[in-house]
Amino acid sequence: MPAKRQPVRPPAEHAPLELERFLPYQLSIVSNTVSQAIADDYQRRFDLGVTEWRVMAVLARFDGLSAREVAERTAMDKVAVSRALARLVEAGRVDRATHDGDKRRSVLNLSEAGWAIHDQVAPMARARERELLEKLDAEEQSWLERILDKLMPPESR
Amino acid sequence: MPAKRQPVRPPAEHAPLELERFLPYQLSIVSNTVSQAIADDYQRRFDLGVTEWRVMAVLARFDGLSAREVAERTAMDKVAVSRALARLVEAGRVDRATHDGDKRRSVLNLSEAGWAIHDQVAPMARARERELLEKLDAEEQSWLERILDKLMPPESR
DNA sequence: TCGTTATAGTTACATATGAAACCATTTGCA
DNA sequence: TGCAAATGGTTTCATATGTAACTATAACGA
Repeated sequence: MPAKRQPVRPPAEHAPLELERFLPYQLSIVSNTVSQAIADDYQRRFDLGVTEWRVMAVLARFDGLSAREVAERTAMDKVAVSRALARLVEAGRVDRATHDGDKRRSVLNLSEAGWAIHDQVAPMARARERELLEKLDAEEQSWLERILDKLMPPESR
Repeated sequence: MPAKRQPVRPPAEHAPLELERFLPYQLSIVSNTVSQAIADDYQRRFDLGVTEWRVMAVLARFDGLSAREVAERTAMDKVAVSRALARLVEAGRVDRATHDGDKRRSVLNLSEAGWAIHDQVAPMARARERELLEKLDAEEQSWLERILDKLMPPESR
């Protein structure tokens, strides 16, 4: 019989996680804080949810997307998009037509009213982003840009 | 393969937001992707939610906290903490006593069973963090650390 | 010491979210 | 063709989450 070793592993020294230095946790805090700050700006004022705003933002850039394409570009799932669109169309902020030659697809565009909202919200969002970036110096800003670019899952780029 | 759609609006007119280069959006995507990946590891296996895991993580570091103190250290609100604790106590993963001299406060600790779970989950979480960091070189890693530290709201540090 | 105010924690309600089932249409291919 | 499989989108249902109201206890001040 081979030399008996002692139950070598002293019960894994509980090594607790230090949340405040744990990257995923930090990301989550920073992200939620920032998103909430922005949302507070328009949520109440325009009765517009975060998901709805995201949908509007992509429709501002791309004409005639289908719901699936919106989902891709917002990294939201199709159910969330479907619901956001239902509200946006209902509120007259998005026009929805049916695709010629494929009756399953919708063809989406911001309406006049949608553009009017967009043109108010977009600058507010940008202003908040600027506030966030002001906490960093120029060098840190450019590193952050580079780093996030690397960390973004490819399908969201 | 359909041709990629190009932006069609003259930015001068409506200045649409480019989500994929919008910092708060990027943060949200990266954060959700990472958190989800970690949660997938333990969620099903231990029937443990993200909020519950966070509570366990702080109780692993600090003995006898009150619910309010847990809330502070997890950046969760007290309702979320209350609910997480209800499940954890019910599952026998956390022991809850009443504070001597202040009957409003609870005194919380991980139970044996709680520690057993903690000791399995913590290494998994760390491994995922490592995977994330591996996408960055050493220099980027240290910048990220520095940057997040600056962006964290002070009360979460 | 009493009454007001503050604090710890839970409960209730309304809304948000995700997974899976579902319907309609289109595609692939025997 | 005709029919199974795939796709776009919506609905359903079960949970999760946030806000406000509520209970119990403690602290404060006249």
